[in-house]
Amino acid sequence: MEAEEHDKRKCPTHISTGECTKMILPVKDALDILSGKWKLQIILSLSFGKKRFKQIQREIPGLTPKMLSKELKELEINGLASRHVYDTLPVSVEYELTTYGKTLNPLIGELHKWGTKHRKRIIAGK
Amino acid sequence: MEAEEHDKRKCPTHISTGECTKMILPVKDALDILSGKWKLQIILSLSFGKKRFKQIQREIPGLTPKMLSKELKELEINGLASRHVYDTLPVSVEYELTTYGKTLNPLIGELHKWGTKHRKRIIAGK
DNA sequence: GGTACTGCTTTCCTAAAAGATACCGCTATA
DNA sequence: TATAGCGGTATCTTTTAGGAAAGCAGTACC
Repeated sequence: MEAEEHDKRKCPTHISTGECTKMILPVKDALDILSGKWKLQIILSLSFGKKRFKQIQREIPGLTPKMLSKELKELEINGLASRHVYDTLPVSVEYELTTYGKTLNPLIGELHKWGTKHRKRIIAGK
Repeated sequence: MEAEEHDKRKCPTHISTGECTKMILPVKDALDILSGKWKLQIILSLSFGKKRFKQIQREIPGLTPKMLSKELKELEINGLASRHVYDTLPVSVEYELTTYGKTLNPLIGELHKWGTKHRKRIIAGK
């Protein structure tokens, strides 16, 4: 009963190799920033609101502090997340998505949706 | 002037670590299948219609036959793409997305959209 | 005084991803 | 006969990602 979603992208027969490559380039750019095992998981976690270091680590099973710290730095460099230090003692640090980082919301929304269906499929025995 | 997109996911303050982890798991599952430098690019290419091996390779800059062949096998194993051999001489082979593979369309649509905006931002000088 | 929590960094190491290059059988084309 | 295209495979090397374990300064808890 699912209606085939109407796709605004061009039809295969009308698209040349060169044009197709042009479509692929932005995807490559996105992947460059989002690749790796952890980045999207971290972004998802932050999409629920600001979080502290250990809190993120606790939420993502298997994530080591080294990886988390590395990934957070990269997210900061790319303008997707920001880091705030509060001078409590000992210091507390919070991370949150920037406005730009939040523009990833529809993307991770889809990722989560697809992942959920996929998970069901796997569990159902593939 | 952009309206903040209404997000159906739960609000940060109502969500516990355990619940957040639950949200992350399906994302992890999806990433397991879609990870790597090439897979999503290949899927995008195939989302425009069936393609032959060399054609895909030509469309994706930097993609070596070894990588392409490896990734296509994985896509096949995971039920996202299918391979069809025609007994022309020499044989011609076509790849296409399965029905299941096509369910990734909204996801790569978002990826492409975001990538396009991101690319502009980069080119604009960040 | 011992343990634990926070927010990391450092070092060391392995496994996996990816790239370079060459090659194969087959055919069509020049 | 040589060259180019097709659909890959095989081998080798480099690069990167990622994990394990320890440590550290500071506080707070018992």
